[in-house]
Amino acid sequence: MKTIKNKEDWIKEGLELLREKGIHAVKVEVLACRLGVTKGSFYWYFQNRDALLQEMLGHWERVLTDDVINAVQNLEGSLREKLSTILTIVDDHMDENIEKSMTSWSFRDERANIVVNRVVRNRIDFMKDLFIKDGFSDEDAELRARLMHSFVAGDRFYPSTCEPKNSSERKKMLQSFVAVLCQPVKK
Amino acid sequence: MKTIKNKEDWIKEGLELLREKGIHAVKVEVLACRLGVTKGSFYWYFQNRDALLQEMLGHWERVLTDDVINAVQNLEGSLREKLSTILTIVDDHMDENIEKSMTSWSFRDERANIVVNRVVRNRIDFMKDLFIKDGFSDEDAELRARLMHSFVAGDRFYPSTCEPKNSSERKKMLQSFVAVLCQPVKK
DNA sequence: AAGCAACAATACGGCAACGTATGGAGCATG
DNA sequence: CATGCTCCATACGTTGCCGTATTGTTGCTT
Repeated sequence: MKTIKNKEDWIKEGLELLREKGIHAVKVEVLACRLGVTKGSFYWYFQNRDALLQEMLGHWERVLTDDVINAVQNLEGSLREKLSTILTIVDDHMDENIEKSMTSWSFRDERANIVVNRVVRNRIDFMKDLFIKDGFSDEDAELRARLMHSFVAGDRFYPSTCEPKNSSERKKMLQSFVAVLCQPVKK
Repeated sequence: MKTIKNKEDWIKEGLELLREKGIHAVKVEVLACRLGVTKGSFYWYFQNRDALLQEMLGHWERVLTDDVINAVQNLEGSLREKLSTILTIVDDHMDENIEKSMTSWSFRDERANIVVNRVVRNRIDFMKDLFIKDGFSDEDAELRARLMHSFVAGDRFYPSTCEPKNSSERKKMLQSFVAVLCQPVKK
């Protein structure tokens, strides 16, 4: 176990704390304690707390977002199957807490807002492409991709709506959801 | 302009501050300042800050939620028309910031979480009924109501996805959205 | 007029968090 | 060995906020 910390250690621990308790809990003395050092170290790496927050944003956008994209990279099958896979992966493996914390942070902080929106826009565009490749118009693809996103993001924000959890019931629900989304509108 | 404050003045100002800047900004000295008194008054009405927060939750659930329900009470027309009306009303008149702040608060506070989930569940049930009355199965109605809700809630949480704003373009998009939602799934 | 009750001001103690200043400890390098 | 660089500890000043204690003001009641 190394004792010397580098900048990234602080950033990662900052993100971990953000995930657990939200942005207001990211305090330099708390971080120092969790890393087993004192804040003398912190102020060697960062000019102030705000500098850390900024780097956390960068790190999240660069590194953690890639995980999601990689996990969903090689999709096979029909549109329905692809969307279904995405939903399952996101529903199972994605850490919902960091998303909550980031979103919450972005409500009250302009820089966080910009980053989060960029990430969200990327995700939507990713799904939008799937719809377009399947023959939907740009306008229609945009709408459905946004629907898809707001569902994945929103349904988990309100736990009461989140039943059934982790069961085959839930999988079935997600299937139905995809079915509704993939259905072209009859004139 | 009356100078003497009552309990409700504090609660309302607390909610206003919550709306503007989030729960962490709701501080008794700040409130006192905005009300033009000192905190000597605050501690006459409330045992501590936490007591105020609790009452704010109650007030919100009781009063402000009613506004939404009342605004949507007397719906006329087909299912599509009803949903469309709801979307328009919510999209235009509802204060998005208080919703953001409440949701954000509920992420990290158990009591807020309970209240917010109750409110959300009510809204979903309201829409679910509309679907059921239109012939959808319980399961299907649940799904579509949740979709509807997560869209109204979620789409606004991410401003980048929120274009176009306030234009007839947006109304058109909402229309298409309702169309997708009301479409039964083909076997 | 006296007295009580409702509301508010002032002053204080305490704590948590930021940021600074300064002085090491350990290691590398000439 | 001496010097310097990197990383950390300690101590301190400051600010913002909570909550308490005490006293003051206003107005109603008897």
